[in-house]
Amino acid sequence: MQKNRQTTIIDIAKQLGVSPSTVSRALHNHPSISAETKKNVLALAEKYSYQPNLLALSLLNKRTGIIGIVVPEITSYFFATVISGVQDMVSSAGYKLLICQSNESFEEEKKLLQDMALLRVDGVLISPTFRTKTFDHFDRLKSAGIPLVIFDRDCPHYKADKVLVDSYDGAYQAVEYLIKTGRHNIAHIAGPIAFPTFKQRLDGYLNAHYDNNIPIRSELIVYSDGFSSDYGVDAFVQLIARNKKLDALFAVNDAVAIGAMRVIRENGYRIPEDISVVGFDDESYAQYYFPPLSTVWQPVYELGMLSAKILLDHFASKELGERFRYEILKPELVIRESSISLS
Amino acid sequence: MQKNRQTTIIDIAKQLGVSPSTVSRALHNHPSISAETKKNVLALAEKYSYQPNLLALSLLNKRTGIIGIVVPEITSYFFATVISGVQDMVSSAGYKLLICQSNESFEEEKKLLQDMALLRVDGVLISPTFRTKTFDHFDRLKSAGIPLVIFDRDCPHYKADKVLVDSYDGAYQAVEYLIKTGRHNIAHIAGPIAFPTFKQRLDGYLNAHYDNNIPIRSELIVYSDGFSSDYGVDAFVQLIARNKKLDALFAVNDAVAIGAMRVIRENGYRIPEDISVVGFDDESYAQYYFPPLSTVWQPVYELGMLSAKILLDHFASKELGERFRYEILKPELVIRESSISLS
DNA sequence: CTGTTAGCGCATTCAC
DNA sequence: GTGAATGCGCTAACAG
Repeated sequence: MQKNRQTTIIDIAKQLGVSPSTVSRALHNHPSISAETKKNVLALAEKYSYQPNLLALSLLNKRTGIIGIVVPEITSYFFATVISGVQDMVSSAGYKLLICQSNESFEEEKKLLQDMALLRVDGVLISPTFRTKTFDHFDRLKSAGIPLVIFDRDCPHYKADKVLVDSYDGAYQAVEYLIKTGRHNIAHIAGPIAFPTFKQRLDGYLNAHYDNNIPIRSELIVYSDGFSSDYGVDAFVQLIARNKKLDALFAVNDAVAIGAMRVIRENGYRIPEDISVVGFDDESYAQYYFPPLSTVWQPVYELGMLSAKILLDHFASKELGERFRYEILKPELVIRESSISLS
Repeated sequence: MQKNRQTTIIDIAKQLGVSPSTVSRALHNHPSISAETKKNVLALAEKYSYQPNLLALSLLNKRTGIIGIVVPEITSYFFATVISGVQDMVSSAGYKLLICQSNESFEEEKKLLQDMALLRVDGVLISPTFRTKTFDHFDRLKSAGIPLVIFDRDCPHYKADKVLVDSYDGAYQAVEYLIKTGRHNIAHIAGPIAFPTFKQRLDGYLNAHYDNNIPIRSELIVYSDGFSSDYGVDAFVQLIARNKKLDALFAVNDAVAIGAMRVIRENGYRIPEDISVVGFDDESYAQYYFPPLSTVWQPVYELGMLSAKILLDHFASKELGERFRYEILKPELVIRESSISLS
């Protein structure tokens, strides 16, 4: 492409026969500047559609005005909505947002954080991959003076600002609801439990049983290696094969739920009469599914806003203090027609 | 946060009592450099985990190694997958990807492109909002020497590199298939037709009728103002109210299709026996819907890869020539159980 | 009111 | 082999 040098402050300085600093001042409404020169400068700037070079500014100011966000994937309603919340918050504060996805790859996550450090972003929001077990790459950011906020996915033994959703509570609500509606043989398709969020959902499932004096039957629990619809299919095929009595399903998320529901139907069970189903996430399609899917809604947009807010607070306070914020948001059970009382 | 100056090339130069240039050379495998000093430099660099400052480099080289992509929204399977394709392509070429969403807002789109220009990204991929009717903001990028590739959404009268999917063909295939299966009263829920892609889908619907000698009944066409599931609900409610004979539905996309299907069912029609339904996009949930949704699959990942490739070619050729690339990818009809032959 | 100087971090001349 | 000088685009401190 042609050497399309953008017009710089120097170009217009030369043309006006003044110094670059004068131009700079004119452009910034500096108090001491003659109306005359200011007018001339602005005119030329307009004419050449002058754009300040952010790189030069960033180099000078040691801040880029960019906030980075790393999510495992952007396809899900969950993360996409978090991003919306973050974007609204940071852009209202004049920051730009650099969105990246790790695809659940630890290596990619490290690389992305590395890139962000090189780019000198002002701060980072991250939802780690579920394979992330070491945190050197987080520490490296911090020691470079770049504040970090972890959201949605907890890193139990790592100290940092965190904004999480209480998955345990959501699962507990869902399962207790199933119990109260007379379902006592509730299957659970768990996600990879190495992953704290999924572990918490499992725990919610277990404790809801315990607290309501319903015996837990381990043969009703399937541990999946993933959490897309395919895994839901496989998991429910396993459940069928076990040939146990079963009148409800609590799936680790909606994607898994719809996969399982296909198998449920293919095996001649009715939803919700024979098997009540509850998912998790309230994906955009959940309410339009047939039958509309009961699920657990999470305050996702708020999650994004709050995470971003905490990061912005860091910039204001200038202190990377030892006190870490730890915020837990509450999810809500949404009852639709995929579940129904037995009575 | 503490003044955490990152270690620079100068710091380690001082400490070794050599000049910055020597350090720079050592770090870059420069031929003429003693093994001794090189070793020392590398050791210190390691010790302080030296990171080159990308901003300084970018300022120097007039290239940032960042490619920007602007999409209307990132929640849909479509754009999320495009992004994956783009990401894989550009990162294999050593570029970083700056992802932004315009939320279908023209103002936001302008602002984002402006930001990218200021940041001096090396190139931009964009799928314009459907409200984008003027292209000054595109031209501004080009005149700043930043190449631009438009994907998925056409801007009919604007000259630029473009990578599109043949929506007309996809729609035509879908509707012709419905006709061949004996459906002659096919409704269409159209998206906002100001939007070329949706207009093309409508045209495909119309011409498939024409070519197969099926009369077009305008009362079977609903023009929606949007293309989320909600609009599908509203649109089909309208169709019902019109009380016309109808044995199939071709929806502008899957989201609209599942909204409509809920209404279809609520009104006592069976899918596919009474009404065959075909969507568009092959969203991740389409195959798990009940009944599994017939739809039009698009080579989305390839779309992303190809768009990115074209942009990368620009960098290689150094010519912002007058010849524009224009690539059209073909979609494929995917038949599932939401549609069936009448016979 | 305006020009000069310096420096952000780095790579690349050109000298030695 | 290595150092000194230069400049990418810009702003701020210091002189007038």
